[in-house]
Amino acid sequence: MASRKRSPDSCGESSLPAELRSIYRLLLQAYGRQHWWPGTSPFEVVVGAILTQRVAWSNVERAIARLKDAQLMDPASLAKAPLDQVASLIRPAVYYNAKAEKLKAFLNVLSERHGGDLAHLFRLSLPSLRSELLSVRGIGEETADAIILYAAGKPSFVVDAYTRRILSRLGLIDEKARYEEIRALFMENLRPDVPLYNEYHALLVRHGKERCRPRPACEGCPLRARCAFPDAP
DNA sequence: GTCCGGCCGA
DNA sequence: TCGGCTGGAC
Repeated sequence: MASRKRSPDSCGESSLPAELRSIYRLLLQAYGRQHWWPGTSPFEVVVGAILTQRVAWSNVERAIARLKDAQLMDPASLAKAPLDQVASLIRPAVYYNAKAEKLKAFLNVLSERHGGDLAHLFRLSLPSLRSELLSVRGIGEETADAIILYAAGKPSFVVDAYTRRILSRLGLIDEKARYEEIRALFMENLRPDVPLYNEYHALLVRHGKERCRPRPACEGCPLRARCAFPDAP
């Protein structure tokens, strides 16, 4: 398929920063605020970020509720709990054995390098925090950025499959663009603003779930006027 | 049957 | 780049 990527310097086109802000406004207008992250404590956000990998959030909610019921929603308690107990509690979150290992891997780093204190970890600078998180087996780029933004409250833009699909259909990136390229598109064209990054990612998820699906519902789409996709089926 | 707020190792 | 992980909602 031919690339839909627009020429960055084509005439009459608004600048990228203006384009990204405009998309944000349209999404916010269409869907309203999303109130992310739906977790209470920073630790719960970390747990949710790992559990939600490739899984519907409704499943994650069940898993989190089970951890809370078992009084394990804090680093010290969860670190002490046997692996198979954790796995069985988070079963609704799918890939439960793998994810129990991931939680343990994170807790090991937290314990060994930060005295088990999340606030100590989050005191690192954004780049240091990011590489620290990426050093944990089971935490990749998206999960790391979600933790940085929604748990640590630092401005790292979160990119996911929805973001990639929506931006490629809009013609702003190639559909095979790498994670870092997409993240840079936002971070080099928007001010490092935590509430903005928070809401923007949440809105993209909402839009991708509800409308810009694999088979998109373009009729009445709030972004249709600036999208390169509607001329296809 | 499809679709989920990915990541790792081969 | 591709298969494995592997439950629940619609």
